[in-house]
Amino acid sequence: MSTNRREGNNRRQELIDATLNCIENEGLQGTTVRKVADYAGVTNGLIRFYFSGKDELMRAAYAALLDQIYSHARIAVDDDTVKPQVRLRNFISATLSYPIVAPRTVLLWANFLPVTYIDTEMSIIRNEAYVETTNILEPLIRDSFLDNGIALDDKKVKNYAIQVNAIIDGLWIEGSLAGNKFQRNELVNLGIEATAAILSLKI
Amino acid sequence: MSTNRREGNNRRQELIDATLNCIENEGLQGTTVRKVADYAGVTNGLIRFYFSGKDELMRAAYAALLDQIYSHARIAVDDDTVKPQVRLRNFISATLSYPIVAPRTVLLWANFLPVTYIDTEMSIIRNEAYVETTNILEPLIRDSFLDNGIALDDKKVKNYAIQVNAIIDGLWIEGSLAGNKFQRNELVNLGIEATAAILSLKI
DNA sequence: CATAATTTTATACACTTGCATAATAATGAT
DNA sequence: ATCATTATTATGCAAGTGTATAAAATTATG
Repeated sequence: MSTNRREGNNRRQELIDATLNCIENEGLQGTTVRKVADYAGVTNGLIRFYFSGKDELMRAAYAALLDQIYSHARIAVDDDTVKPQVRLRNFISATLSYPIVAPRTVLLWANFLPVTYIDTEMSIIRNEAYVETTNILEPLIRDSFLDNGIALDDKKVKNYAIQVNAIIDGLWIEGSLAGNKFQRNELVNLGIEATAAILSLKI
Repeated sequence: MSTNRREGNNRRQELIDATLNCIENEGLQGTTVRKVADYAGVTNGLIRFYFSGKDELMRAAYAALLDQIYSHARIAVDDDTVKPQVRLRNFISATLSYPIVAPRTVLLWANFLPVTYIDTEMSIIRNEAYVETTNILEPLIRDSFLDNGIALDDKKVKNYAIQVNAIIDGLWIEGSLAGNKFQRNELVNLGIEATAAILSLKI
């Protein structure tokens, strides 16, 4: 029988992608090593050549998902040559745009979330990758107020961060799962408006 | 061997509860008919006496979960002898309190969410039970403004509802998964404050 | 081009899964 | 008490599961 080898060795990444595609389409229950192999266009035995077993494959897939999500969110914040208000707006804009806003992303997140409460290794992966969103938001919020000559106490900053984080998460889920409900920049605008209202601050 | 029959016939409900408990603790993957039977303290064969199969059991469990969630949310809104602002506050308060705010509730919700995008029957159950939260929020928001002598156009009402819905969902998830991060009424207060800010309305 | 190393397939195995069915126990009716 | 009905267990089966392993195909190396 003809094999399926491709130039370069990206099999490992292909198998990870196939895993995420399989989970997206078939759910955790429908994700077997054989189906993942089908998605990748190889036979199931190959998985054990690149991974010690299904568990390691799933962990690698979860880590890859988190990396995809957070890399987009981080880029928006990392440019600290601009005012904190702008960075805050960029963060909201990035988090409420494709590819973070997408059915696939939310579905994968929802599939993995319960696993991180059952499998210790998965929870470690999450905790390591998790850029505590509040840890991003708190300095941005504090500095945005400082830029307006207002010094907030820590408790106030924390509470604002929780609220802003909540509105972003809520809009993320709503926008991701609601088919074509939202126009191009509608979701971003709703997020920025709500954040400005919560902070009583022009951003 | 001794059997396990109990007075009254609540086996069906017991099996549904056992299913939710099993999903909560073991995840969808770990939820087999045998494990559910263990959780219920019966043998696996009994499940097929009350349900046509595992699929029907899972659907019944999902319907039960949605019913539990929405019954609490609805009660808070149904008292239309009070001002819309109060009903809105009651709705937020109920949605951001136990038992809706609880790790179990969010974990169960997350487990089922992807299934509703794979299994048509599950999506029907969700759509039937789903009290479109926006359909609750929109009239409450419209009437709250009317009570202040302000008539909002439909688009504005819709956008407000989306934002309020988002902050509630976001706080729900954050509060449910964040261990002991929040004091007794802290989450409710954060939700009401944020909503008031978004609407620029005292509620 | 021959041979070693790497990558991929093919196959088999032990175990789990959902489901079926017969046997058993408990309850209700007369 | 006897018998029919309902509820529960016990057991088995076919299909699917993750994993192991050997064979085959491909690539790299001299």
